[in-house]
Amino acid sequence: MSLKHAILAMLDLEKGTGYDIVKRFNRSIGHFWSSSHQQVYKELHKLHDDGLVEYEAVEQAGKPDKKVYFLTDSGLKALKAWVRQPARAFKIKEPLLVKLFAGRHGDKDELLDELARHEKLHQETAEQYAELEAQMDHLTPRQRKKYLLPYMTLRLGIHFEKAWLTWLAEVRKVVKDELD
Amino acid sequence: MSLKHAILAMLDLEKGTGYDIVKRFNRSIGHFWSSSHQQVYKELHKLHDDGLVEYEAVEQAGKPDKKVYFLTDSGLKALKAWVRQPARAFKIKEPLLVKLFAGRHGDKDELLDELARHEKLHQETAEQYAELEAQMDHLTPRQRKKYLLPYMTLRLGIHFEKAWLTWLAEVRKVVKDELD
DNA sequence: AGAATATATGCAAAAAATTGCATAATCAAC
DNA sequence: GTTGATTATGCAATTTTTTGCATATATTCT
Repeated sequence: MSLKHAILAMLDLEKGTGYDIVKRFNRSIGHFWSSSHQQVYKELHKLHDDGLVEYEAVEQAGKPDKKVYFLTDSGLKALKAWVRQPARAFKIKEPLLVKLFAGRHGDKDELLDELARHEKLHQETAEQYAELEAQMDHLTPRQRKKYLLPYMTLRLGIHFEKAWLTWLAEVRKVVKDELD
Repeated sequence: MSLKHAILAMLDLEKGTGYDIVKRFNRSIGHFWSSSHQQVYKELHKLHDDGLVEYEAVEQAGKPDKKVYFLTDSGLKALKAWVRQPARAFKIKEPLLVKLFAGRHGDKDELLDELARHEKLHQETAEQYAELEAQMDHLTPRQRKKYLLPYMTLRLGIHFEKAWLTWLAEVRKVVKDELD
């Protein structure tokens, strides 16, 4: 039940449209949470019904009109209350690892291809994170303070991508050398 | 739509009851996939209806009767077919990071407590993984071959836990020194 | 003695997520 | 000039997950 809080946290940092939120989830520092636009829009409606967010309709020439959402007082209050509760354990759902469990039934070369594919993806993500980290240098002291903790989530992403790449190299070697 | 395949992969390595599967998901090398017993039992019924698994009812004195599930031919076939398809991208859902996003609204000491709590959890997990890794030494060559790829999933778990612990120390320091 | 934990399975309701479909206008590429 | 990507929002159906409840026995802890 945390998409709700993820959205509140995003809007707390920066107001924005549903579209914006999805972008932040998918690219950039939203590497720790993902969601589809359908879900986000649905949740925004619900948050609005509950009075936790409000929006300003902005007409745009050329593009569809948009709703710029922001937190209400009770939204901020709800976010604060949630922050005070202990976070529940995370859950990993990683299909690649499930596949590796059953990997002996696959073709060795196909497995290597798949590993290469993931290696490329994680390399790209790592580069993206490095760029984002570099951008932190251009912030004003005030902004840097605001984004200090969000920046730390980016740091976890960086550590994770490193772990992925180390591991993928390890697996590649093992599959090459020890699997028949 | 991968709980199905996670279960098939588990049963492919070792037949077992629903209870067993949940245990393997929660503790041990099942660190890459988690599920509740309710889900697993439900999915097992479905897999049975679809003819992908079969079971042998085992009466037990003292304990409830159990159903030892195993893969059917078509279950193995389905697993093999799935292994050949590219794995979809994983999704992280990590409430602690969402919380960190909104962390500036919380109390500094409460945040440090929360971090300490997670540090302890990850330390425990890391120790658990180390033990499991040590157990690999006692396998016969044949078993080692069978468990080679599952072992590699354990390796990712080990890399991840290291990343977590490094990061948690980093965050702790930042929160202590730079947050007011 | 009573409480908690482990074994073992399951139903039912509610919430959340996925998948498919739908619209609508720009802009860039081919 | 049409195809595809980007911006922007949403409904509906289905699938998946979570949460709460339920049962039953053995063992271990306090």
